[in-house]
Amino acid sequence: MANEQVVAALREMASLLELKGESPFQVRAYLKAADRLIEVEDVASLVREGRNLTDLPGVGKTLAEKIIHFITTGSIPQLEKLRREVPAGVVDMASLSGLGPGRVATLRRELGIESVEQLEEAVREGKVEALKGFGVKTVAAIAGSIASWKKNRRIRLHRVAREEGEEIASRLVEGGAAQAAVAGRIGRWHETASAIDVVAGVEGDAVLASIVPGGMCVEKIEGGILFTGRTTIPVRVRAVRPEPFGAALLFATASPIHAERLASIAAERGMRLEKSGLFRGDEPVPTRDEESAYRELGLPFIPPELREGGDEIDLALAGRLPRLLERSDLRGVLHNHSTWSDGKASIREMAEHASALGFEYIGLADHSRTAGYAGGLSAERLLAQMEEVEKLRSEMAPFRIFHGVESDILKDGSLDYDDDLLSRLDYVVASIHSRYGMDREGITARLTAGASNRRTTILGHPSGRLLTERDPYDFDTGAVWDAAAKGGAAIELNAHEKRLDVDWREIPGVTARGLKIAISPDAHTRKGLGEIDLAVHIARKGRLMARDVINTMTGEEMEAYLEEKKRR
DNA sequence: GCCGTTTTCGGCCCGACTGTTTTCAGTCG
Ligand SMILES: [Zn+2]
Repeated sequence: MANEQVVAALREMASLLELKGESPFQVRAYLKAADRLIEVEDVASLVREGRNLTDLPGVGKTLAEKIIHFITTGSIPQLEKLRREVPAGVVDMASLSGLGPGRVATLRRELGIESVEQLEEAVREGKVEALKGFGVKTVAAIAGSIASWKKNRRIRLHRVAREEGEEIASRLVEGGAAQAAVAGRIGRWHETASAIDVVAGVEGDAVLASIVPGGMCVEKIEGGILFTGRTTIPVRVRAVRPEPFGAALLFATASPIHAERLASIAAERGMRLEKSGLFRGDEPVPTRDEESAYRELGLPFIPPELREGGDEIDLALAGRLPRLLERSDLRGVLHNHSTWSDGKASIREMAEHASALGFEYIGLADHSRTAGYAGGLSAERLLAQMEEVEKLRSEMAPFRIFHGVESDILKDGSLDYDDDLLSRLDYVVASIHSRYGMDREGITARLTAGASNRRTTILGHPSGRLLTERDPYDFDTGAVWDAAAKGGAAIELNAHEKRLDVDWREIPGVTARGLKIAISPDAHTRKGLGEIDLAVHIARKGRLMARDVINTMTGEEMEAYLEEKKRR
């Protein structure tokens, strides 16, 4: 039993209790316990050792019993009961922006609505607007949320889709395939996907049937099968002969334009590149992997991240492919949280873990004043934190701790502390955390002001998107990058799997202005500090090289860089 | 549901904003 499952169960109970209208304090107790468990190494082993879970702050007699029951039996009776009482459709409704527990309760009580579909119909029929407390604007906002929910429900986060793709690939290999791998958008490291593609190199296609979950209906497609996966998005599995597997995988991972271009290069060389691989006449050209497939086409290996159909093939032909950033280039991480705001680990724990991960430095940027819900720091607390960091610094040298803050960019574009206080910090991450329904002009002005503030070192998660949940703000990206360039701020590539923000499609526009990127985990836990691999792939999609990224600097260089920025 | 204690209940993280209000409830972050 993994910790994540226990945490997920407690959080699910919290949200179901909230939707049932239970006391907010009870709801918070579940969330607090879940938060506490995140930072415990392994709850299951604590239970096995007979340790008392109530020793953990936030876990009392009741929750300890539930946790033990869950770990030993895999379920919690009360959770099962709550799931029956609160239909999944109601949970979906509460996920719509503009709808919270209060309005969902009213909709259920007054109109008997228990799903987004029913809600959509009621909105259309004008029943919702007739309710007390639901005016024209509220209903319009709900309608908008329903539309974006319908769009998002067909999309999965990269990790979710990749996990299922890799599970399928390994089952194919267990079933006798010579090789199998994830292809498609996930294969070329898109941040989300609406389908999962897997290619297998295998004689015959008998193995395909073995990987379909029981009772699932399967559709036959060219060279393979299509079915609905565990994550409820379509899964396409293609079987190709083992010899040309590398070329088939390459073809399936490339964007249509990249694939087409490769196909015409193959044709020029008297070969044929298609879904099933590379052929000369009827004979497959042996390509063990993608690299050998490229070699047969007279090209160097083009990393999957670049296979978008831009000018990557021209660059490859000219021998001018960029030397892309690698995970090992990153020598430190800025923008992390601690228990001083909403982080789950202390400054010391975070710093020690960063050091253990091989980083030379950590940047601490807890939430600011206005983010009260997230334990945002008052000016006094920020100063007190400064002292604590100072003490830890001498202890941990030569490992470096940089003291910053993640300052909200307020509605008027100003930062959350006075200039004097900000000037005493090593650096500032400036970010927006509340939209206030501002329009393009308003949000652009706000971001521009935040980005160009002389104290801003990094513009945090600039688009505000939450993949599969919230669209980015509509803003004039060019104007914002220009503003950042003026003040010498870097742009963040936030590594949170739902953010991956700035969008990689925007990165060329950022680097073209001479701006740097900071790849930040935005970690709230020790484990989170290391969760930046996907962001590195995303950075590579934006063709970032080590020199474009500030946290490839050594600790010494970073110290000088931040000093220099402050003097500007 | 947890915690602490002034020992068994009462307090527990909040401030800004919006829309529908005519004095405030609900949402957001
Ligand atoms: Zn943030």
